[in-house]
Amino acid sequence: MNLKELSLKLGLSPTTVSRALNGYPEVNEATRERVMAAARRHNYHPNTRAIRLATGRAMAIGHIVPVSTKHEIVNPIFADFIAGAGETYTRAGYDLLLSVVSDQDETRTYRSFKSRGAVDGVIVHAPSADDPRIAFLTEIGMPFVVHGRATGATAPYAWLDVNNRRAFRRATDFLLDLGHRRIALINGLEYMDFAIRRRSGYEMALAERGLVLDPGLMHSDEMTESYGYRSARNLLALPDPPTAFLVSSMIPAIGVRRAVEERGLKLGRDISLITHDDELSYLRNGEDVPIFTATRSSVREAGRLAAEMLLELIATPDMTPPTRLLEAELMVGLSTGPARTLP
Amino acid sequence: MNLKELSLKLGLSPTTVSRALNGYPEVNEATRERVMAAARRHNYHPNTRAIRLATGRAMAIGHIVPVSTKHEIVNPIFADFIAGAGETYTRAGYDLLLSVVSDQDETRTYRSFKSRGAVDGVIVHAPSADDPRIAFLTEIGMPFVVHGRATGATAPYAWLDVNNRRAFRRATDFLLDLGHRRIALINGLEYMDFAIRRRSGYEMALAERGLVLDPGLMHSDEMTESYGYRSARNLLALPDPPTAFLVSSMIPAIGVRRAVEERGLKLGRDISLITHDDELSYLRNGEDVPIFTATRSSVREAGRLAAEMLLELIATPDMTPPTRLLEAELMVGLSTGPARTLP
DNA sequence: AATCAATTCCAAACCGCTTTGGGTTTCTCA
DNA sequence: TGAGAAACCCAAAGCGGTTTGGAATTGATT
Repeated sequence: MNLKELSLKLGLSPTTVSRALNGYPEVNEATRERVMAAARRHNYHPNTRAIRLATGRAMAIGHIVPVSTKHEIVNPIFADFIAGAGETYTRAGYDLLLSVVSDQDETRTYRSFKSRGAVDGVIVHAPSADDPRIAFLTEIGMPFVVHGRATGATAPYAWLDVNNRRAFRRATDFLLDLGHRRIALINGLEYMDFAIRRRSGYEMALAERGLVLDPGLMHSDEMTESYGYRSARNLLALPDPPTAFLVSSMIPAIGVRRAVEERGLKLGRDISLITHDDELSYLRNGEDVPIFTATRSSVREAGRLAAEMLLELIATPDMTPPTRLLEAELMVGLSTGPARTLP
Repeated sequence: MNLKELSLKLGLSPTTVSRALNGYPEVNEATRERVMAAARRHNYHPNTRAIRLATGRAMAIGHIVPVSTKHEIVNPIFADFIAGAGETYTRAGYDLLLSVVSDQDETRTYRSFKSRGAVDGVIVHAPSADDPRIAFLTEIGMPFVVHGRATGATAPYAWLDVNNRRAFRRATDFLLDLGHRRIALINGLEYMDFAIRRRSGYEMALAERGLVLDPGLMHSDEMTESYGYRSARNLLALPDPPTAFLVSSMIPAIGVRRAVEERGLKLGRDISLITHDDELSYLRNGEDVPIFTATRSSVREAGRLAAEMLLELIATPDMTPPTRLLEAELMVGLSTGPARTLP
């Protein structure tokens, strides 16, 4: 059932039927009703391909999942972020186009999105400092919203981020208040912008109390469980081990816990741990009382909001790029306590 | 730059240019070269929307991420499965359309995919027993491959699955051989087909040794960390607690470990645990020696293979539906040992 | 040299919708 | 009653490709 057939059945022109269905004013309300009813009855849905060609809009948003050829990691954060964004798209009648490409092909994919007219905009994931994608997308005129920020960008651009620096500064302060002085930082890859900001928050808090940084306590890598475990095991084996850990995600935090318990120590009593918690749906931080003390910010909600910002930007191309900074809550759980010197 | 402009520049008709680029034989090789070179030089990419309308093919595959309104869980397996499938699509020039819909809207989404002509085929995730989607998709003539199987389907359909029954039977046998008699099963939701098969494997192994099932040892729920923790904590508090756990995924297994250690027990010594391991990229089961003894099967590889099957099915519509059964390896790790009676 | 086949290219139709630019009716008001 | 405005509807021209059905040219064959 297509437009022509439907209009034939109704004894109207395709023009009128199209207008009736799309809510244009130049059609009689009675006629509109009749058309609507017929469309429903015959289960008519306009062909997406034709709409897209005719309007020049793709009615789709692109997300690129970069798969690093080095470590082959699929960021577990994506699933929830995309679920959030997807809810927004579905509501607005947009499709979500997911492209899995090796990281060095990313700009090629953006270019192809553009020249093929496959999407109306994109979300940029996991920005690094001075991320080249921002200038590139601006240049080719592709609307975008960055999930995170990219220190070093000159021109304004649209972004949505968590206040990572403040969150980690507060978390560090909290540990310092508990008497901890040797605090390890188990961070993400430090070319990532979020990791840079978190480290900066950590450093600021220490500096404020006149403490010197110990580079030996600062680790940085892809945020897997194994990484958390390995880091913590090595750190706990030091002659002067840390009494607290500040961790960038629940997943390495679980690895840290494994190392701590393997050593016969107990979190919250012998060792303190604060992690960032993205509220991943399958990895809730406990049910009533949080397992880990955590800086908390829902990545799913971030996805919803970023998608809304992008759709708005597409609808109003020459608006000033919207930005939004979310604050993370500091939730006290069972993994922190006063500093104790280890036996 | 579009086809008409390019053909004008070349002094050829759009027909010839199109044919040259698409490898049709009725064009001079010299001309083809010339066209190819010009296309590259002017960075010409045919407009996807126009191709889709003209050919009637969507050049896209749909994946539906059902978000249960009850528990709001995003299956963490998706991320890796989709990454695998996405690799195949990218290589074949297909797009991946992701739709996030609440579970009761799923068939509506399939219908809309069909009538809008948005995709050429779909992957069906997480089938339940007698999954209605299979009959439905067959009826509307939408090519599909099921990731998993649906006991109870009558007509043949395309699927790719892990031999869950055999895997869990072997795992149970392994525990029995170690002397365990009270083995808890921490399963996924039991309307899911994979969970039914795993349970069946577990039951078969017990029955074979003449052991009676204890329903009190069998839990079933959405596979989150909290669920694993809660189940294990309750089970370990029983007067006659299990000495071993058989778990459906790494994520609840981590919860089980938390409960075990909280009780001051040690995995592999006091309590044995075998989990299924999907080889999630961010949650590797240890680096050299597996943390958990596990039945292992890469879900990412499954994604790659399922996508290949689907593309094949789309290219050859009246082939008999392909099927593929993957065997899981049983990897011995540090979480299993001979049965010990607890103090 | 005439004939037939193969090669090479093109004009025009088509995919299914939106949108422009009128053309009729009907209504309003002097 | 006639003019102008408003309301309602339509034919036709896109959107940017692919594909059909020739036409013109070249080559091979007798």
